[in-house]
Amino acid sequence: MSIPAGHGAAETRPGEFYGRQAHEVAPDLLGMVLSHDGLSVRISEVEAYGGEDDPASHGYRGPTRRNRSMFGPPGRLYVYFIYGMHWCANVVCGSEGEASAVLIRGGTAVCGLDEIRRRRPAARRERDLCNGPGKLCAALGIDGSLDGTDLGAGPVWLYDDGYGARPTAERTPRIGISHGRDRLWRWVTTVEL
DNA sequence: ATAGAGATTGCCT
DNA sequence: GGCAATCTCTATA
Repeated sequence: MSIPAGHGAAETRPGEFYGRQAHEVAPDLLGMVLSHDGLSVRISEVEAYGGEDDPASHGYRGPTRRNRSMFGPPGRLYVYFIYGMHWCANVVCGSEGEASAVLIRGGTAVCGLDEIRRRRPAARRERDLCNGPGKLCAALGIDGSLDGTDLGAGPVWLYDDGYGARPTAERTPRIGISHGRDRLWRWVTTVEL
């Protein structure tokens, strides 16, 4: 596996997830690139989730078979199955043993557009290809088999290509949750990259 | 054992 | 805007 060509000096920095909580890391992920299978998406929407102090988090009640990678080493993927249908991808943060992760909620395709369209037949508009956590995973072909894999070692890569740095972001409550709405832990890119 | 909610999506009216 | 699809986990018995 290798990082797709055409994105400048691709660089992975797994070290920056160690010891940093999800709500600190989350805005930094905006503008970064997530790649798998030769397909790439520039991240435009993220949400942070904590552990025992965050009632909206999968980690709130401790580790289970499903969420165990959320408690594992940072810099890896936490991929979970939701509503019996969809996969969602997170970047594990914090320290091993505690739950902390950033849900990748949306992005724009920057590489492999034709293949991404084939994988997202329901998307009628370009913007509907990856504007949701389940859609983004379907577009990139991310599923449970990739849960726990290292984002600095592939086959799924997270890196800063230098083209999407420091996008302006809007900060809002998280989507689709009924607890913990007081925290403004969702960040959305407000400028087209 | 069973019921209900959930970090969603797409198709229906 | 309503709702079905149908996996994982929690609460209750």
